[in-house]
Amino acid sequence: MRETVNLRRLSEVLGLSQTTVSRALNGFPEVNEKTRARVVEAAQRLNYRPSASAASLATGKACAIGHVVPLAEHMMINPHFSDFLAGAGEVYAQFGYEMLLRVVAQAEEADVYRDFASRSRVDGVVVHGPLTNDPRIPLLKSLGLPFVVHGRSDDGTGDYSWLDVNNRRAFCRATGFLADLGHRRIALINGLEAMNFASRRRQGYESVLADRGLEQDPSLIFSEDMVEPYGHRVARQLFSSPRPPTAILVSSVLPAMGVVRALAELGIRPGADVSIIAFDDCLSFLQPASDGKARDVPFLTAMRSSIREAGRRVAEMLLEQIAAPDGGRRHELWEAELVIGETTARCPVEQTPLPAAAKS
Amino acid sequence: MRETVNLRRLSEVLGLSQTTVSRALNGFPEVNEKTRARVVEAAQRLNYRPSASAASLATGKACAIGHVVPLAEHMMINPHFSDFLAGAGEVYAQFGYEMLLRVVAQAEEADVYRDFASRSRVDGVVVHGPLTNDPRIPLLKSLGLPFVVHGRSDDGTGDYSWLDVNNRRAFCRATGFLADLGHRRIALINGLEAMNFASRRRQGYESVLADRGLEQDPSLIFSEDMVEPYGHRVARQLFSSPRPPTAILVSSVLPAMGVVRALAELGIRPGADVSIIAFDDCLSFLQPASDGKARDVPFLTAMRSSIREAGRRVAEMLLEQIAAPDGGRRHELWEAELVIGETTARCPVEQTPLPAAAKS
DNA sequence: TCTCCTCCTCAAAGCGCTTTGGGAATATTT
DNA sequence: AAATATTCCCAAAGCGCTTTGAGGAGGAGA
Repeated sequence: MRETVNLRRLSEVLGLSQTTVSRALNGFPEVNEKTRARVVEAAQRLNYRPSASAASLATGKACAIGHVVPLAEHMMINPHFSDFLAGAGEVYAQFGYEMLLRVVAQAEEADVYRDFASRSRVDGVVVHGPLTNDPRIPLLKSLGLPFVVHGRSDDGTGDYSWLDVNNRRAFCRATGFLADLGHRRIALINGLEAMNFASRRRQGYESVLADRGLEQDPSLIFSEDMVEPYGHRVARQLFSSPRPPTAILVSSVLPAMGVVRALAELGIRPGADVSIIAFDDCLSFLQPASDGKARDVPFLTAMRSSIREAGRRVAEMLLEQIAAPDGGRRHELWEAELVIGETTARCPVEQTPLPAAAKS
Repeated sequence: MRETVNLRRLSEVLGLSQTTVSRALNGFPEVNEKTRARVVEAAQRLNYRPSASAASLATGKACAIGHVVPLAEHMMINPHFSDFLAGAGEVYAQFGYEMLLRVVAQAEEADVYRDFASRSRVDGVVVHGPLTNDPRIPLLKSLGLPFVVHGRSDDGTGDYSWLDVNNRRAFCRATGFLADLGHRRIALINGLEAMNFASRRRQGYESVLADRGLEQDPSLIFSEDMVEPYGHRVARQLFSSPRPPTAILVSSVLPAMGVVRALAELGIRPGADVSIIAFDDCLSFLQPASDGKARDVPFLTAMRSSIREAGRRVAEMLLEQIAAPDGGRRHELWEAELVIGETTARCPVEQTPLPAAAKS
């Protein structure tokens, strides 16, 4: 319980003014290197560290970034979050920034931003899970609070910084890949389509179906929060219907696990009887330990893009923007890898004249 | 981009002194109710909110709680975290506290606490994943930083506040339940046993085996980070061995999902061919949507205790302790529910004279 | 009318830091 | 040796809030 030593005390001990001590510690050129060394040594010895609130009061910088964790419907907390935060957090730690989290119901999110801005709690925020035409963007602009969007709220031409995965392209490629394998009935287990990324994914899927003249069956499309039981329920429903799909696109590995579980219950073999491709955010708790051994073939065929890496990069972009407010907007569009695993194969019933195929 | 209005400006507008305005807003009794109403109205209208750093500089309270997110081996971020944080975050939001997250390698955790303390960044911290004889506890005591431990670092007699689940009892009950069903070879897929909770779980498991005179086979016990691929790998290993277990205890639903996936691959039916009980922290992304419909029988038989609820309660305990530093230590030991699902059944090979059974 | 109480309000002193605008040494040039 | 440039350091003024220690109005009692 040693008492905390402040700048005044430290400068008294050293026989220097507070100015000089402050400058010495903050690397200003006006101070003799010898003096600086002496100051640094004493600071270390006495365990002096500037008070966070005093420093930010004086500088006007909070040295903190705000993240609002929106509780989705049913108060669910999105599991993809923790990995994004882990990535962003690494960057903040590296640059001496603090990460500040608010867990609130979606409706209160605007209040939080107003609070952040007027109390100057943070120097910037990250916008998660943007909707199409998300109201948070004009709000943050009007508050003058720097921000970077993880995802996009429109076609990307709006005046704000963002980092996004090319979701449309990823789902185009995956759908095309399944079609190439002979699949004609492909289901889409999507996220909530109010989310911009989910509607992009659907566009990609539908555009390929249209291009190839494949039947578009609305009963094969689902849109909900991406959790495990969702995939389970939908898969059971699909495979108890008269015309089940031969392939499934899933918006996240979590519902994909539910799908796999349902198939196991029904005695349907993934890969052999039905093909599955999921979007894989590289959630850390699903990563096989990579202890030097060569990686074997992954279980799930997946479109893959690390959400944690995205967190890192978004944080960097935000810090850059805070450092250079007039540096213009930043945009990054990442392509997802298509990684072939064991859950995709040629359509086994390709030759069977299905009712849909009979038409052509 | 309206400019931020501060106390001086507000008091000028009102024609009052800063003191009166501050007192009016902070609910002091010395100010006329009429005046207070006028002040509150103006504050609202001008969108005045006290600067966070100025307030905490003046009061000495940071109004923030620190959480250190330790990156486990392989930089994995523990997925049980987000739910705990969601719970804690709700309480902080309610009491006007900020949640402050630091993502660092395990080795740097002590530095973070020192930083928190000497820069008075936070008023208290939550200690996650305590080891047996965890060095963080004496450190935090010596720093004079209030804290609550989620879990225990010893038998609970140490001088610190904690909230824990009765892990020993839970695993006793689960093991006993399996034994009652006739299982004789029960595997334990545990978490890292440096973690206090994991060693407690093992104790519970082993004590029941001993009490019932069941064989204790070290090759049935595993201890690693609780991720999905871990369960998958171990299950494959177990069921390719000459004497596989007939039941498995799993420390978390994540490896349990891996186990289920492996069994599906091997054509072994959970519940019918092998029984599984997992510890279920009620992770939100695995919860079936409870939209009014009656819940059906859960898939996994599980020891259940909501980690999110624990987050809420730990946060409350910490805030209480900060408010009344001399209020003594708080301890809570929660019992987990044992919820019967579809993955447990009578041991199918109970009567078969296994080599082990032959001895008796 | 004068005094004494309440009740309400205020000026000013910090909280611990950064930063401005010099000023006293010391070194360099004329 | 005087004048100028350089180097190093300092006093003091905020940053925006809370809080202490008084003081001014207004009403009650004498």
